Amino acid sequence: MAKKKVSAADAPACEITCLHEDVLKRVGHGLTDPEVLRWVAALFKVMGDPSRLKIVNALILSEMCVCDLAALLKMTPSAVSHQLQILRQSDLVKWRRDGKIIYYSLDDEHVSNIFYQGLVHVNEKHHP
Amino acid sequence: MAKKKVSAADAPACEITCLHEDVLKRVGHGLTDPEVLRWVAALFKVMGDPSRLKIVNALILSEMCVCDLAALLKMTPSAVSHQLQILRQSDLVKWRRDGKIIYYSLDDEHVSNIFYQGLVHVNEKHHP
DNA sequence: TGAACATCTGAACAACTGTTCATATATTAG
DNA sequence: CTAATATATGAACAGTTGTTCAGATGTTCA
Repeated sequence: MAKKKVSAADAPACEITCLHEDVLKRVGHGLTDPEVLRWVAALFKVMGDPSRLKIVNALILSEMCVCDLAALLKMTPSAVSHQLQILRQSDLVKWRRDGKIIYYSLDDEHVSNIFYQGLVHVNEKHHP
Repeated sequence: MAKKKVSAADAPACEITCLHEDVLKRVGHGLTDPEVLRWVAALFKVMGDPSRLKIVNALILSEMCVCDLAALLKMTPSAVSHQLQILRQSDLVKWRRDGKIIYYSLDDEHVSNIFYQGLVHVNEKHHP
């Protein structure tokens, strides 16, 4: 996202004349609450980065420490740690400490559900 | 995403000594194909922008033209058109022309499935 | 045809993103 | 305590993103 000038709330629609008023009235009431929608977008955004999705993919299969993930995914431990922080802040992963090692795992099964839904979509789109 | 130096393929894992070899072996074979995973990440990325998700949310309820979407979502028609182009390129929406007006709608029910999965996750996370 | 409208497109810009590097913190072993 | 290891964190940088603006297509109708 980028700018956010004053125009957003008033000007943009003022020249539009091809509206379907009936549709707008009906749909307007069915829209998801804007704040909830921002949360959903944030969730997809987090899962929309290849590195993070690789981490999610790995954690679906087993809990793992940062070093395991780094070795498995060919990333630096620092990069993994940064992405895990984002996954942590979004409540997508949880962790437990065992001595020096911190084990990460998925926070709930919704995450893997969403992952598999995306997988099904892609498989059906990109297969004959 | 950003840089992509030479280090990614060789160096990062060379100093790591805390590996759980058994886990890596087992999980390594269960990982989703990297190319498929990139497609899935791209799908989530497209749905991870608030403006685009608002458009998806609206199109779940009814097909609409650019002007309808612009008025409903308080965006300029140009901004809507740019985002629709991205949704089109990702095969998330389809369109039909009727005279001057182009009507957009969701390309298949996977998109709404994914949307609702995200919604369920957020509702259960952010509710008491 | 030419005016009017709906939509698309390209350039430009600020805001944001993911990685790297260097360094800090935390935990254990000796 | 100190050394060693595992992870976290902050700054910096290049690449990317979404919007706006101006203008280009395409379509209809008089």
